[in-house]
Amino acid sequence: MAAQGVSRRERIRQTTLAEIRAAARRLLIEQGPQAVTINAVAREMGMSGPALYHYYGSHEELVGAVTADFFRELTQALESARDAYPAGEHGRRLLSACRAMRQWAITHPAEFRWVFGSPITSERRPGSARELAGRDFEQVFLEEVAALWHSRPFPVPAPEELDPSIRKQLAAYAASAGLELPVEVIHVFMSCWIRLDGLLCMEMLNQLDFLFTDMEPVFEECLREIAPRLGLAYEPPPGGAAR
Amino acid sequence: MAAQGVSRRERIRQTTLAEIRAAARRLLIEQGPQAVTINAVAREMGMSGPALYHYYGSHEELVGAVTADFFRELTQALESARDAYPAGEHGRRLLSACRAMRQWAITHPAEFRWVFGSPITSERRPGSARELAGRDFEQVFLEEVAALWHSRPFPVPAPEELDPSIRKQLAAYAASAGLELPVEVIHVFMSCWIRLDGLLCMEMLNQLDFLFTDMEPVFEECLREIAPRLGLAYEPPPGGAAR
DNA sequence: TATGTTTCCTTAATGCCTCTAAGCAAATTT
DNA sequence: AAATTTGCTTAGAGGCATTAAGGAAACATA
Repeated sequence: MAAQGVSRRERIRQTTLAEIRAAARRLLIEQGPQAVTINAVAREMGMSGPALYHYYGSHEELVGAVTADFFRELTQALESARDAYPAGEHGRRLLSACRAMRQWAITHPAEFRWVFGSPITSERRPGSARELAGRDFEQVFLEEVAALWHSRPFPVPAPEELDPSIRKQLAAYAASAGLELPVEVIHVFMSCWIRLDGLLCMEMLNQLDFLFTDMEPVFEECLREIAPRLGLAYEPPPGGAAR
Repeated sequence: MAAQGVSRRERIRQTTLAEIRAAARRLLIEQGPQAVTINAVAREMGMSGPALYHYYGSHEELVGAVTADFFRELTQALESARDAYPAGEHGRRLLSACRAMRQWAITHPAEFRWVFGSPITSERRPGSARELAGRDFEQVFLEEVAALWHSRPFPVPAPEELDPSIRKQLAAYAASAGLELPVEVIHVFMSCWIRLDGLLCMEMLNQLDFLFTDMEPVFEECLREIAPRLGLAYEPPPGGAAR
């Protein structure tokens, strides 16, 4: 037995697994998603196609593993951006994470589309790496909004104002996620999240190409609209206009 | 020569073309997008694979033609819903068209995803059937908003309030589309459109499954938020709650 | 150290896919 | 009636996912 109970073989195997995902990513970036085939990845690795099945049981499994990688990377980018501000400044931390999300989308367009642009539910079944990584990702924003609200409650609608069905669904979510947050707070979060992520989805699907060539100010405008709903003062991005 | 200068052959050909697209659609609905292959469609038609190349030059061309079909169908659904109200009632016409869009999405989920869920720009080059059909589609909403504004101007932001970059881009769009509308009006339209379509995009990409099982009230809430921005009174859908 | 097992990889093969090529037969035009 | 166009066929190249069978090296153990 080697140190830490991890055998030499296992270490080599993990390295190979990572190398495979890296090759898949390279193909994705250089030649698009349809180029990420078992055969092409194996070729990239200098091995035969079927050899890859010793590492990932199917094409779909490889795709899922790569997706989980991207999710983790994105989540880490969000967390770094958030942690660039001290723990108490929830507003700044939140805005920073939002901007980091778009920044990651822009600097990794192929990966972003890969992660968010597939309605395919198959690889997203409960328990999969993809599903877990996805939860972590949502968590970042939700946690910060919760912290923000606890530290300085922003105005929320009265429970009676909410649509009963929406209230019920949000309550069910809060219960299943073990959240202590009032439903109205989740509602505000949900509303803001839909605005932000909806915009990014449209940008990613090229739905707004007919209107815009530069989406950066549109995104900032979205933040400017969201901020007051969370009781925040909008602040322009640190580096001036864009990046 | 037959009547109307359309030969018998040409008529048969058009029929076959339509039948091919119908077979493709059937496959899409019953077995998903990946089942829409040249070979499968040909099989469905009772002919050999290569025979289909006499009708559509490539898989991509067939996909584009099917997409254009869907776009036209959706556009027609929007127009019917709009025209269910008299020409003067722009507000009701607009809301009706919005609801029709979601209704079509719900009743034709596979087709909706097919149309909106592909970031692939290749088939969307200028002049393609898909590109033209896409413009018609956007036009429905834009036209109605324009008519609404002309008949009863809603409040718009002052030009100075708009981000200079956004203003410039919207002005460029207005010029290229030959619109007589002030940039501020286009800005309001754009803002509403992003809300509406962004929400539908997220729903389509299953991005909100973790929060909602029934998106209908969420959509209505979105309409309730949009309506006042266009100077409209929100009215619940005619049939009561949903559908 | 010798033996057995596990692991990694190979080639072969099946059956799908897109798409090109060559050719036959019927419909249409001249 | 002859020539052309059109609609289809089969054959085939090359790619894909995946399974099966087997060889060789690394490892564990007696």
